[in-house]
Amino acid sequence: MARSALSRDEVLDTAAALVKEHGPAALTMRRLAAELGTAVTSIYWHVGNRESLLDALVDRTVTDLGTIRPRGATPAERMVSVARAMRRSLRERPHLVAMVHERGLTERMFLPAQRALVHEAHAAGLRGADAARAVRAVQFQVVGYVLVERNRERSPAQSPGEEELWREEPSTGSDPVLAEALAAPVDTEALFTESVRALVEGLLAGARTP
Amino acid sequence: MARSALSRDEVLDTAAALVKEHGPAALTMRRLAAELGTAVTSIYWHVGNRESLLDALVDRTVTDLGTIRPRGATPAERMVSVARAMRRSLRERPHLVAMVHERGLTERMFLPAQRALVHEAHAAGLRGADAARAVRAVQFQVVGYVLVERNRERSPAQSPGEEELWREEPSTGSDPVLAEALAAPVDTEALFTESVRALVEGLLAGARTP
DNA sequence: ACCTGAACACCGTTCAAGT
DNA sequence: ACCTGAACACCGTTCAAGT
Repeated sequence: MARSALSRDEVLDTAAALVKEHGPAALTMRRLAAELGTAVTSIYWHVGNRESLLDALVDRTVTDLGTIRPRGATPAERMVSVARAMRRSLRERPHLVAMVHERGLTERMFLPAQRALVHEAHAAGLRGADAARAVRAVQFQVVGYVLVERNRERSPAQSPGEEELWREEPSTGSDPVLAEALAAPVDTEALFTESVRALVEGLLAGARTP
Repeated sequence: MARSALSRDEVLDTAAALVKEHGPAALTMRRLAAELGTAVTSIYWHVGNRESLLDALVDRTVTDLGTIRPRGATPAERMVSVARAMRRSLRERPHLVAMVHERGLTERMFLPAQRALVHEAHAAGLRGADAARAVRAVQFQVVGYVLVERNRERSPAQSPGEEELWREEPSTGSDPVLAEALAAPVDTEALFTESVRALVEGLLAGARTP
């Protein structure tokens, strides 16, 4: 009757799968036990309690996001590629990343990317405090962007939506093109790339004209 | 024995106070009932269930943040002042704003600020799609920033911290000033103002040299 | 119209007892 | 060393019954 030996890794794997598929709320100790075919209390022996189980999942995610391969011919291109890779990785694991955010470990998760950015900032000729400011500006930009995007995507269908709100906005009566533009949905992918490119160029411009 | 008539507003007030003081996790139906001096089930008559109670609290917060007074002599200054006011309002009600975020209503909450930004963009001479891009860029910047800041602040004391990590980072061996700058804590207040100012100037520059 | 207690189906966690 | 069921103290919610 007894199933084969339970291991900490098996617990973590099953828990991660549960979170990836159904979100963190679906990860109850009882459901996890059912999925594993063990008693609820066995889980406690392997991972302590629910809180440290979540900690372990978050740790895994943080290490998973540690692989960064900058691409491109110039330092600027490579910095943009790092930013885009960071954004992509984050968006692939929404639930797990949300848990990383909740635990305030976003910074830690970005350390490898930060290192890559330092390397490219140096290659572009930035030094000292200027290089530090550039690295942090890009990091804040990316993290902030992803958080905003997640936010927007989780937003339920709203009534009235942005569209209706801006269609009959009196303050834009003299500028129908503006009203139209604000009523249209945001292309966040394009806006992200544009913003990062502009930011990086702005930051690197300092290196050429000190 | 029976207390004076319970009202929906009283329920919301007490719930809001509970969230402001002890965070959303402290808002259980039983604790709220105890605070109000009623039976748990009475609350259900007034607000439906816990979910719609939270919805109502979030609605309140969204309207509370609707007051925006731009200050400054130039459109650029006034746009920066709007951004700073948005940030301040958000940071004054961390728990309630977090609930707004969770419900994906951040955009809605920013509509009044968006209107103010549209006004100033117009005053600065921006029109049509350029104005829309400027408004959205500022909005994304502010929201993203506040989210990142909250994230950083909730982060528990980490070991090793950023400081230790960058002190002995080999990649910065040739640039001790950079290592020093990255090891130092970020002055997010200053970085915010600098970033917004630079962004706004960059966006308005387009109006003068089309 | 408003309030109530009892009951239901869930939680996470502890613990003494098994092997 | 590992697993178990029973029990505890919590949840949110429903509902029939009161006034």
